[in-house]
This record gives sequence, structure tokens and C-alpha cells, in this order.
Amino acid sequence: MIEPALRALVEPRRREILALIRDRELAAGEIATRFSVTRPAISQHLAVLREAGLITERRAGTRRLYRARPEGAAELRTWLADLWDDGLGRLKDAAEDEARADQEAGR
Amino acid sequence: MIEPALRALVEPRRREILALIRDRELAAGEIATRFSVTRPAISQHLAVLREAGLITERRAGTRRLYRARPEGAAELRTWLADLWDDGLGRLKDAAEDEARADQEAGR
DNA sequence: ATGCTACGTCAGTTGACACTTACGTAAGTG
DNA sequence: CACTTACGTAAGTGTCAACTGACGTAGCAT
Repeated sequence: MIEPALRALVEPRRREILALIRDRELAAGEIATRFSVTRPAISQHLAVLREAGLITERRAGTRRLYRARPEGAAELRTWLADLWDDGLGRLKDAAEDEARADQEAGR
Repeated sequence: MIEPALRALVEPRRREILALIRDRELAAGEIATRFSVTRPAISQHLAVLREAGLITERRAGTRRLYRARPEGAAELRTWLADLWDDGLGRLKDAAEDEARADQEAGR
């Protein structure tokens, strides 16, 4: 399930949206005014972020308030950690490889 | 510079490639045989991963050996941590500046 | 009911991306 | 030298994602 999150975070505007609603709630329209794209575009971005589990939606009257969802990033972070940090000797091995590569390159 | 890394990781095959060369070196051709796509496709994936700083390339004769580069993920992980855990709002302000600049530029 | 506000959604266009085939190239082998 | 191996690169194609403009809808007030 990390794929939707990664795909959501690739878009620069979606990352900016996340930063905007990281520690304060904002309505869709308020978010849209901060960007140069049209309001429907922001609405679609919010849908992508919501389906990725990265934000929460709360309805208040005619408005919809959004906020970043911290748990959404947890899965992504553990996946990222597993991909590289698993096991202990990997960094050492990589360093040895680089040393060997430098040597063979005649540096 | 997190954008190239994110863009590289969105592709499922590139993530599989990374997992393959996480703790062992592999030649481009050997990697290609593990997938159903053609060898040039894998070569293009490797170029994307290399430009994102996620892998290292080492030439040995006519072959090119690839391996995951642990440091490549460090930047991505700190960015991910800052996006949610940073209590000071520095990243948020930066994003707002970007959004405002984007808007004022009329993009 | 009428009107207004703050949204989401649909339809269509454009640009980016992954893929294929064909070609070019550097390093080793007879 | 020619020949093969192990690659990267170029050109073209199909697909998907982001955008715009038009439309539909829920909530509130008059």
C-alpha cells in the first residue's frame, strides 16, 4: 500500500498542500487560493491525497476542512527504512565496494 | 532534490530493482533477465535510479555492475521526517513561500 | 422556493512516462 | 583485423496523469 502514497507525493503541488495543512486545518477553497491552478485541480489533488490516506476530511457546513494525517506517513517511513537499513553490514559492504571501484579505476 | 528520488521510486519495477541490488552487486543484463520487459527498458530504469542518486555504477570489462546506494535514501528520509515531525514549521513556511512565489509568477 | 456559496465530478485536451525496435559503442576474443 | 558480448541511446507508440471549463449538488439564508 505504499504505492498510492508515493504516487501522491510525486506531485509537487500535493507536497505543498500537505505542508500547508500539516499543523492547521484549511478549507478546500482556501487551499486553492494559494495556488495558480484552478479550484477543481486542487479538489482532484485532495482526492488523491485522501485516497492515499495522507489527509483527513471534515465537513463543516458547506465547507470541507482538510488536515495532514501523520499516520499516513508511518507506513511509508517503515518501508523506506526496510529497503535500506535492514541488516547491519550493508553500509560497510558498500564502502568496501566503493574502495575497490576506486582502486580498479586507478585513482 | 527529493523530487528525482520520489519520481524514481514511484515505478514498481524500479523498486524491485532496488531490492534486487540492495545487498549484492548485479550486472545490467542479469537484472534484465529477472523481468519480463526488454533489456533497454531496464537500462532506462537504471539511468533514472542513477540520476536520482539511489544506485552506484561500477564498470568491470564490458559489464556494468549496479548496487543500491544507502546514502541516497537518507535525504528522502529526513525530508519525510521533517514533513510530519518537525515542530517548528520551517518546512511549512518554505512551502508557503513556494506557493506564493508560484502564484505571483502567474504560473 | 429562490438564490448563493463552497464544494465535487464529468468530458476533453495536452504533456509526460514506460515501453518497443533499431542502432551505436566500448571492451574483450580468435 | 573481424567478431562477439554487454551495454547505452535514439525514435516512435500507447497509456496515464494533470489540467481547464462546464455542470451537478449539499448546505444555509432570505
